[in-house]
Amino acid sequence: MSPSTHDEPTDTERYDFAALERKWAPVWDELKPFSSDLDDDRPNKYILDMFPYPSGDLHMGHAEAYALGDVIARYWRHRGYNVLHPIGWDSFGLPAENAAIKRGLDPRKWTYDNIEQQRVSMRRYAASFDWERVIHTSDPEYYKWNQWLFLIMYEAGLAYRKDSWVNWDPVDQTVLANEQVFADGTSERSGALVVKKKLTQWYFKITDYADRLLADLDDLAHTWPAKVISMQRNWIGRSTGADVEFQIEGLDHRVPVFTTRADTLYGATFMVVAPDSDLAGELVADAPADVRERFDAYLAKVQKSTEIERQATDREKTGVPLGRYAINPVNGERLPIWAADYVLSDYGHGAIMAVPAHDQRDLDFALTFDLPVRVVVDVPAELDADGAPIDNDPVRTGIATTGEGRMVNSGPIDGMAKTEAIAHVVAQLEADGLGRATTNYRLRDWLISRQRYWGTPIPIIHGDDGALIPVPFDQLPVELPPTEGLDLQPKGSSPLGAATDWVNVVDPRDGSPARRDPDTMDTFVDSSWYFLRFLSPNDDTQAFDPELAKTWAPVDQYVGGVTHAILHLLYARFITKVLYDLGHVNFTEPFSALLNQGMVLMDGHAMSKSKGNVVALAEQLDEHGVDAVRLTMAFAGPPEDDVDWADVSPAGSAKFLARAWRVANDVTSEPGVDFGAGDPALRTVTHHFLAEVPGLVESFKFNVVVARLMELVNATRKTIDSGSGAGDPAVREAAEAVAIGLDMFSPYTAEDMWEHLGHEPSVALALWPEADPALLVETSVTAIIQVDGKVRDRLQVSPDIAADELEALARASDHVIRTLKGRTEVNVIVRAPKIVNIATKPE
RNA sequence: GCCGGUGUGGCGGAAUGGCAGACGCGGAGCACUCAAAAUGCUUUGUUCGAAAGGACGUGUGGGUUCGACUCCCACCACCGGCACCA
Repeated sequence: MSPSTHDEPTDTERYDFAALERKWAPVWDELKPFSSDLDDDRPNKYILDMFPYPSGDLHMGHAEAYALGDVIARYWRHRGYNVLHPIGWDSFGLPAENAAIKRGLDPRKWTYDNIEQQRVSMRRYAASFDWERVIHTSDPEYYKWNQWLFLIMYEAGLAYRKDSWVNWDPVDQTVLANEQVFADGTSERSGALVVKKKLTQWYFKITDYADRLLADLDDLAHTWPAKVISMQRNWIGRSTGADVEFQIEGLDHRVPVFTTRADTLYGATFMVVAPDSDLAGELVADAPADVRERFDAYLAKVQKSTEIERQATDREKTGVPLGRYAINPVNGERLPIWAADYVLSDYGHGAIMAVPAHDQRDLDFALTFDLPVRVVVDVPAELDADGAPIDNDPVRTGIATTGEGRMVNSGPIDGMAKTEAIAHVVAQLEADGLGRATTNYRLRDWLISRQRYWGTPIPIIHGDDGALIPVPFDQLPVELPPTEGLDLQPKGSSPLGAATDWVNVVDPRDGSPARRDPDTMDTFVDSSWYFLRFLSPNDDTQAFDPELAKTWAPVDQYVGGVTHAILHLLYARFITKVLYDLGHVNFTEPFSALLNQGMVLMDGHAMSKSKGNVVALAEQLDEHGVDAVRLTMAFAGPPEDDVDWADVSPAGSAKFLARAWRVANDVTSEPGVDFGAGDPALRTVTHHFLAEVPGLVESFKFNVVVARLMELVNATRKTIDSGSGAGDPAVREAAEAVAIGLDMFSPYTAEDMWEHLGHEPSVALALWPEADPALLVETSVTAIIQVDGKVRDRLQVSPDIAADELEALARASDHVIRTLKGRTEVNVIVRAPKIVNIATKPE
C-alpha cells in the first residue's frame, strides 16, 4: 500500500521536516537574525568557515564543515556575543577556466552560476551566515585589493622576480608553487607529473618570514590541531648548522657550503656541487673538452629526469668529476669536486662538503666512485648476543655511522664530543673569517605567477627597456579583459598576452610602448587576507578597515579541512605578518583557534565518482531533512575524526528530532510560568544540562552535547508520561532548554519548538539560561565501596557524609563483609562521599 | 629513517586518576495492529551459573598508585606529514 493513500493526520501532531523547512526559511529571510552590526556593545566573536570554491553544488564535505562551524557560531550568539559569521566564495581558479574551455563559455558564467546554486543550498541548509557581507574573490571590487597587496609588497621588496627552476604543470600549462606539488611529484591541481622549467617569475619572499612562521606556531600550540602545527614545522624545515667557506684552486672567490655537522669537517674527502647550479657552470667554464662534454651530457640527463626518478631513495648515485679541487679550510687538504644530482641547487648553497664516513648519501657516492672514506667520529660498536662488538666500519658495512662518539683524526678537536666539537670548529672558522653558524630552511619563496586567465592580473607594466613599472594605486583595479576573441586554451603562456588591446599600454614615464604583465596571481593570494575583507566588504577606499580589524580580528575560531594545513594557512599567516610589518594590522596571526573537521567517507573510503560511492547531499536532505543531516554530522563523533556515512544513522537523528518536537508540543503550562514549582528531579537534570553544555561546546565535544540533549529529552518524556505530567512547569523549563540547545544543530526543529512553546522567533537569538547552582547540589550521591580496587557495593549517602561514618557504612555492607572473609586489611582509603577502598592481603 | 597522532562492545563513540562502555546505531523480545509501517517499552561487553553471585575485560609487556582507559617506560599495529634538504 502506498503511504499517500493513508489517512494521515493533518494536524500538528506529526513531525514533518519538509513542512518545517518551508515554514521557517522565509521567516528567517525576513528577520535576518544573523546580520551583524559590528558596532554594538556586546563582546565580539569572529567565527569563520573556510570559504568554498564554487565547483558545482554543495557536497557532503561542505555539509559537515558548515554544520560544525554553525554550532560554534550559534552557540556564541546564545551566550550573548555579537557574532560575525560571514561567507563568500574563493571564486578565481583553474576549474572554472577549464570548465569554460570545455564548454566554450566565459569562466564568469560557470563561476557565478555555481555560486548561485551553492548560495541557495546554503540557505536551505540554514547555516547562520550574515548574507549581507558576501564577497567573491573574482569580483574586481575584491581583486583590486589583491593588486594593492601585491604593490605594497613590491614596494617593501617582498615581491620580486627571479629566473629559476620552477615546477611546471604540463596539463594545466602553468607554473606551481612548491606547496602545490605533492610529495610524489604530482600537481595538487591536475594530478599531472610536474616537470622542471627555468623561467622568470614573480615570487613573494616568504623565506624572510621562515623563522617567525616557525616560532609563532608555539603560540598556536593549544588552539590549533597538533597535526597542522607539526605539518607546518616539517614544511618550514628549519635546520641549524654552519656555512664553511672553501677556497677553490684557480677561482678568485671562496665557495660556501652548508653543513649541520661542522664537527666532521676533518673527515671531508670530496666536495659535491649540484649539476644545475651556477657554480657548476662556473667550475667547468674553462675545463678541458672531455670534462666539459661529460658534464654537459650529465646535466642534460639530469634535467630530463622527473622529480619522481630523482627522489627514488634507493637510486644509484650518479655524478661526474669536474677536475677541480677545493681546499679544506681546517687542514689544507685538496678535495676533488664532483657534480651530482643528489645535491640540490636550491638548498643551502647548492654545494656540500662530503663526509662519507658519517653521512649515508656521501658514503653511497664514495663507494660508487671509489673515493676515500675517513672516520673522524669513533662511534662505540654495538655488541652482538655473545657480547662481541659488531663491526661498524663504514667501508666494510656500507653504513655510515651517525651516532655520538669521540672525535678522532681531527687534529685539535680529537677527543671532543659532538656538541663541543661543532662549537670549537665554528668558533675557529669565524675567527679565521672562513665560516659562521647559520640556519637553513626547506621552505622556498612563494611563486605566485600563473600563466592562466581566471585570476588577478599582476599590476605591473614592463617598459620596452625591461623596466618594471608598478601600476599606480589610483589606476587599480587592472581588470581582466573580456574573454571574447581570447583563446583560453592552455599553451604555456598567459592568454592575457594575446589580448592586444589590454596588454599594450603606454609607458607612464615617457609614453613609449609598454606591455602589461600577462600573468595572473596564484589564487592563494586571494584567500590569504579575505578574513579582513569581511569586516567592510563594500569599502571601495581600502582593502579593509584598520579600526574594525583592531576590534574584530584576528578570527576567534576558524573552521575548515586539513587539506589546507600547509597551503592556505601558511600563506595567510605569512601575509598577516607582512600586513603587521607594514603597519596595517596590529596582530601577527590571522586565526587564533583552528578546528579541522574530518572527511565524510562512504564505506571506509573518500567519496569519488570513480569509486562509485558518492553520497549526494541533496538526496540526504530530501530523505531525512536538513536538521537530521546536520545533527548526524555533529553526533557522529569528535569533529576532527572522519565520518563514515555508512556507520551513522540520519534516520535515527530524525527520530530523535521528532521526539524532541513532540515534547514541546505536549507542554501545557503557560510561557512565563514559575519554574520553581516544578518537579525537582527533572529540574536537576535540566540545570545540569545547562551547566555542562557550554564547556562541552567550547571544547568541541559536539557529539556529547547531542547525547546530553537526548538524555534531557528522554527525562522530559518520562516526566510527561509517567511522572508529574505535561503541565509541570519543569517540563516547560526542560523543553525550552532543549529548543535553545537544539538550535545549534537543528534550527528548523528548534524554531518550531520555540513557537509551540509560545515564543517569538527566533530561538537563535534566545539567551542561554543560567544554571541555578542550588539545583546542581546533589541531595544524595552514590558512594563506591571497593575492596582491593574492585567495586563490591554502592551506597546512597548524603554528599556531606563524614569520612568515618561512610567507612562504618561500608564495613556494614554484606558484600564487603563476605569479601573480607579470609583476608587481612592493610590499608583503608576514604574519600567521602565518593569512595571507600579497603586494601587487603591474604591471611 | 625523522616527526606527529590514534588504538575502548557487532558498529559510531562516552568517561577532572575513583561505578568502563554515557548517548546512539544494529540485534533480540514485547505492546499497539487483521497485518505492516510508525510509535512506545524491555533487553543487549565476554564468560561461568537455574539463580543468587562470581571471573575476565580499554593494542602488548612492565612501572607508579589504596585505585590506571586516564600518568611514566618499552614495544606492536594503524593513520598522517616530511624525506638524497647536507
